[in-house]
Amino acid sequence: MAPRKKDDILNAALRLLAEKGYERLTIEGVAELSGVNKTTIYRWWPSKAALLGTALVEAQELGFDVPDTGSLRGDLHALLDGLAWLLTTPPAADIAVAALGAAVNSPELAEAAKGFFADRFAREQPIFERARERGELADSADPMMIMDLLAGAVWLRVVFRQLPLDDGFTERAVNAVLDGVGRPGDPRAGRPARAGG
Amino acid sequence: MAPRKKDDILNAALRLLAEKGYERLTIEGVAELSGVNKTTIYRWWPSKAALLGTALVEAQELGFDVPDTGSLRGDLHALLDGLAWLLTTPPAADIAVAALGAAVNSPELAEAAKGFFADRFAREQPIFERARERGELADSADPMMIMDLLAGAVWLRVVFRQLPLDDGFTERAVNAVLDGVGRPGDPRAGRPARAGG
Amino acid sequence: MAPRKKDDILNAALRLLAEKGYERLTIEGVAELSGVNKTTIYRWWPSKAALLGTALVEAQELGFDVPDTGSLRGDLHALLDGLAWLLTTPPAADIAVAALGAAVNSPELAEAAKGFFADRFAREQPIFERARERGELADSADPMMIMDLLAGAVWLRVVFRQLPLDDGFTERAVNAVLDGVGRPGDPRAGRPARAGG
Amino acid sequence: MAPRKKDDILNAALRLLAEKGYERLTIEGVAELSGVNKTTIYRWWPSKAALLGTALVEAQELGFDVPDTGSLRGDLHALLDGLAWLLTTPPAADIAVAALGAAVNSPELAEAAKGFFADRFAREQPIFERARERGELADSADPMMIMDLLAGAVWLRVVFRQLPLDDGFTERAVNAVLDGVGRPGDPRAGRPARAGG
DNA sequence: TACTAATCGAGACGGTACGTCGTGTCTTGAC
DNA sequence: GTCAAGACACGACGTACCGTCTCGATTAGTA
Repeated sequence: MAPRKKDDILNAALRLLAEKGYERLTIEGVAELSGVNKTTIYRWWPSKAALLGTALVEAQELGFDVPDTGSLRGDLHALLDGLAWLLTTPPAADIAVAALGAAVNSPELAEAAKGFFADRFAREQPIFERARERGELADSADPMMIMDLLAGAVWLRVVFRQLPLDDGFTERAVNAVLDGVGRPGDPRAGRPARAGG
Repeated sequence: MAPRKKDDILNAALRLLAEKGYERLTIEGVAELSGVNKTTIYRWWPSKAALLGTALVEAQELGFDVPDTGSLRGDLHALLDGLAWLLTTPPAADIAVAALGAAVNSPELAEAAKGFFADRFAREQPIFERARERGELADSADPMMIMDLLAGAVWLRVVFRQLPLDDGFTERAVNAVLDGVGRPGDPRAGRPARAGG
Repeated sequence: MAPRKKDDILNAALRLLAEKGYERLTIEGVAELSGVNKTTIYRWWPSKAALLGTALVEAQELGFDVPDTGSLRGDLHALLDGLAWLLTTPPAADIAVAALGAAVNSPELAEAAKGFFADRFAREQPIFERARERGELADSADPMMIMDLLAGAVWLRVVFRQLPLDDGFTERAVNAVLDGVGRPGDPRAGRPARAGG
Repeated sequence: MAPRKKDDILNAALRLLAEKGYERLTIEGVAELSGVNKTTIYRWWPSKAALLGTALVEAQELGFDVPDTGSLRGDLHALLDGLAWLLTTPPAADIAVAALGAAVNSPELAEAAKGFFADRFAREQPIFERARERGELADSADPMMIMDLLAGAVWLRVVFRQLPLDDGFTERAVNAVLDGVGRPGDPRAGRPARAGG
């Protein structure tokens, strides 16, 4: 029901993904590194993408803790810091970025990515529920939109623009989404908090 | 200084990229489709990524018009609608998404992606300047953050979550970023508020 | 330990060698003709020369029977006729000549040629032993010199001079080496035989 | 009527032939080494073989002096020593052996080889005429057979057997051909007999 | 000295074959 | 039931030369 050296295989896959990137990751390489015959891998996974799919699902490197800081602002900030860490700090970043990038080209990995974000989002729900209870969030506000804005900004900045995330990036992003960037002179702009006011 | 059938080659590359995706795009395929010998392509581009780099730079499909609707909200909305179109409407979407996804795995394409976004951002500057002149934008607001939030959200929603962009998505995203999503019950006047209304 | 279609491959190699000559013989051609993939050939032979080396060693076309006519003169004559046949009668001649010619340019084939002649020479030893026992050959006579003179003459005449071997060529060559061509008026010159007399 | 750098081209061709052998000699290599454009060579010679043909004809390295020692034995010995030198002493040997070997695979070079030996043979005629006048050679003796035996033996020994030519080789070969190797114990007077002594 | 051939360099090209890597499949025999 | 070992067809890789072509630039020699 499962290959005897499953863990070796998956670890080898992740390590090679981090080292070489998705394109230059080969089944043969995984087989060699994990001390397994090539045919064994093909017996259990139909493709490179499927193998990686399993590897990513079982990797705890990509997990995260749901923060509970007492304020929506604090929770989002913590969440975004975690994501920023995941996308910028090796070796997890190498794995995460390569896998998410490869998802574009592979339906199987796309499915994994979809699941990854769906799972994250599901686990983030309590944050928004608590925020609503605290009156920090309008009932009509759309949590997924908030997360897409924030997480998307980090991805775009880090991967596509290839710019470093300066110290305050995550905080400013959270503030922008919570408070808005329009209306100059508005006393709510550009400050930390007033959460709930 | 340039291959005689440069346009044929680049068009073939883009077409095959759209049809097959980055991984299954081969130089030999491009050569055959463009009626050129394989060696001719290698004479001019050292790699698949380099070839695609050129093709993408010269592709007008990926260009965009800078809107000027009279309001920041309108401009951003138009901008985001354009990006949403680019990432969802074939065949441009196939090209754009595959290329941006591949950028993760290839330094050369990453450079192209960087240039793509840098160029877009440069051309978007007037929108923010006009907005500041109109008093729609605080001096302290960070235009790149705005764009990262908005464009990132579209990317994440479309590519990673693989969810359709419903009708009001771009508008709600713009509103969220301009007005903020916090402060429930806050009666904002003067615009068709949705996200935080 | 051996390719499944070894014989097909070697036969194809010899056939193409005969048809096209060494230079225009290609591994891809052998692969196609033998119904095998190119990589299979490369798995077993590192080069065209190595492949041919094997093919030639295993080819019985290049074998010969050691004659035993009862006289040294007769044996040498038979031997030389056999060699003349090998170098002039297609398709064996095409193979043999092409291979020996190519040996000059390839250490691997040179080794094969060396082995070919060494093997022949070893098998020719009984001829000379019998001749010595019969008193037809001086103890001091050098068998390899005899064979070099005779075989070399055929090679040079056929391949380098490209002249046909007229009917009596081999006989005259043997007579010349056994009896010498000097001393005009010597009753032993220019006649058939007196072997042992 | 002739390329401006003809000599450079031919010298480059011979040098590369000696260095790399016939197979690995390329027109492009000759062009580069001779400081000439590839097309210039193609303008004047239709093929590698044709180029080499010209180069060999114009090479004085391959010439020889007709000896006149006063005896057939001496002349043949000198002749054979010269040939042995040509086939064993670099760099002339590299050129001569490679060219003669390649002749097998190329009609054009075969023609050159034919001419080479025909020319040599024509120039050797006086040796045999003088020998006949001196009574050293039977009228019925065949000079070309003598030369084929001798030259062929050297070629075979050096190229095919890849054995070194020991000191007395040429002398013993000449003696064998002039005196014959048969008839043990036959008391031949008047010369330093070795082969059949 | 100018002109007018002949000759050349440069650059590009279609094409064949090279030798290699990785894919995904299959069979056999061991554990 | 799981696996290693090994062989394989196949597709593509990136490279080396082939032989050809066009187009200007040089050279000569000769008018």
